[in-house]
Amino acid sequence: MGDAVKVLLYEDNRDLREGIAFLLQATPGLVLGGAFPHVNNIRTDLHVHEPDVVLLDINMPGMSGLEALPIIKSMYPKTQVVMLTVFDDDERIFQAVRSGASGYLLKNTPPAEIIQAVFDVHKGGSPMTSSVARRVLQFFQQPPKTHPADHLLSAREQDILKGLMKGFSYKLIADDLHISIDTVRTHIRNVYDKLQVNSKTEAILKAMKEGWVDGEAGIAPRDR
Amino acid sequence: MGDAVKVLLYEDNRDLREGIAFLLQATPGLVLGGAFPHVNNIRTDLHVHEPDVVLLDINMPGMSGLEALPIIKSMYPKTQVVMLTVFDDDERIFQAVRSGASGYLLKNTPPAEIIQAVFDVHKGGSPMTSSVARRVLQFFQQPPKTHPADHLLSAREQDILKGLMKGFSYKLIADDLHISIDTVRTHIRNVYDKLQVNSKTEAILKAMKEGWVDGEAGIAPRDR
DNA sequence: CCGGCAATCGCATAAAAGTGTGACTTTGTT
DNA sequence: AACAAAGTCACACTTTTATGCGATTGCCGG
Repeated sequence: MGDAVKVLLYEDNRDLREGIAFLLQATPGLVLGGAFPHVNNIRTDLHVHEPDVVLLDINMPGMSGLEALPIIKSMYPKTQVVMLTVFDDDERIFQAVRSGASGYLLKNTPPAEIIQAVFDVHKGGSPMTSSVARRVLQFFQQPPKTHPADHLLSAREQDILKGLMKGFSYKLIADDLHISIDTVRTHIRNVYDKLQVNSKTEAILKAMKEGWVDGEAGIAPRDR
Repeated sequence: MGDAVKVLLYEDNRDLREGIAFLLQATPGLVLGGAFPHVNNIRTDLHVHEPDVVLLDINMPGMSGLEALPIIKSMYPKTQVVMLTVFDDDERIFQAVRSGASGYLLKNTPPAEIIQAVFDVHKGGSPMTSSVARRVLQFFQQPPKTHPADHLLSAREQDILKGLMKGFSYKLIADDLHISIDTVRTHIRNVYDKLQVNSKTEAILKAMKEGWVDGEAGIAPRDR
């Protein structure tokens, strides 16, 4: 990783492609493996060039960049992909991010910054147009906590609810809190009443929806 | 919001503070309300200056920037806050983001970019140092690992599970899918088996954790 | 001092969920 | 043709949940 950064560019617009290609080519420290108008031969391209960084447009004839992305990341997980597109809607941004994109630039990004982005991404950064970054941040910003539940449920009732949300049975909750199972029943009865539900499941779903989640707020938890 | 952008700067390091303050001051379109070495009078400062943008260091004597942030956002939700710090650990980044920070720059950011960030954030962007952005992206990037659940559960089993996740009772699910309640039992039995759980709640929690979440689930009343 | 509320516990009963076992049909694969 | 997997349905039986109707004990504010 001390050598030149090998780059592939996918962009269907000819002018833009050639413009960026020229810049990449002319930049010391970068090697342009190829600049293609479509991503249909992505597997071959990857095998031939084994790029460090891929600049990937989303809207291209044939296979889209979003479809190609998972292929790239599954074949060469270490290859860094920067989306380079005109779309800044949540749907596409998140699909790209989830699929492993490391950068997301809008096409109005100045050429110099695109070049910079290639270096950035190659050394472990994630260059993003600031408007895109905003979308991403908003996604797990704790929404203006409108905790209607905050003073709706008493402290003890919240304890019980948390128990439910951990998948505990009445017995386990009773055990955990050192109270009788009948007490647990009573509390749950009251919780259901206040929450306007009538089953464990509904209570849990509502509790989560209502921002009650005692884990990371509003973020889709993932593991492995 | 047609005029100059009012900025407050909090930074305990004198040289840095004065350096940035000078730049902010000298930039057309920006008005520096004040540059403070600590955030202890944050409430007063806000009332006096009503800034559009706050540049906020994290490590300061007295109250930290992370403590001040929620105060700022609760008093003036529309005020944009850019963290300006040396810390790039996950913990601090996420605390800041959750609390409503709109930008996050490391202190090695070139002064010109800091200035640019102020404009960026004011017009709705989220300027971030690319290494910070990477941390954020990684957080909800689905690891290349193929979902084990993907082909673990059959199509029908997934239907049933989705039913559970919507808070449906067996009867409702049966109804919904036009099958008998015993069939639902059978499927659920198999789902529990494959998911290694033994209750509705656990199944739902696991399903959500495992990345299955089909988003908003309408909480439907029960049929009793 | 009283009334209300949170928290505790008990008993009883009906409804729902969980489990064991077995079976028939369709569809697709070997 | 034989087989496996998926989907369908049926009983029967145990556990958990959900709910109705009490009751007792503190504690707080008027």
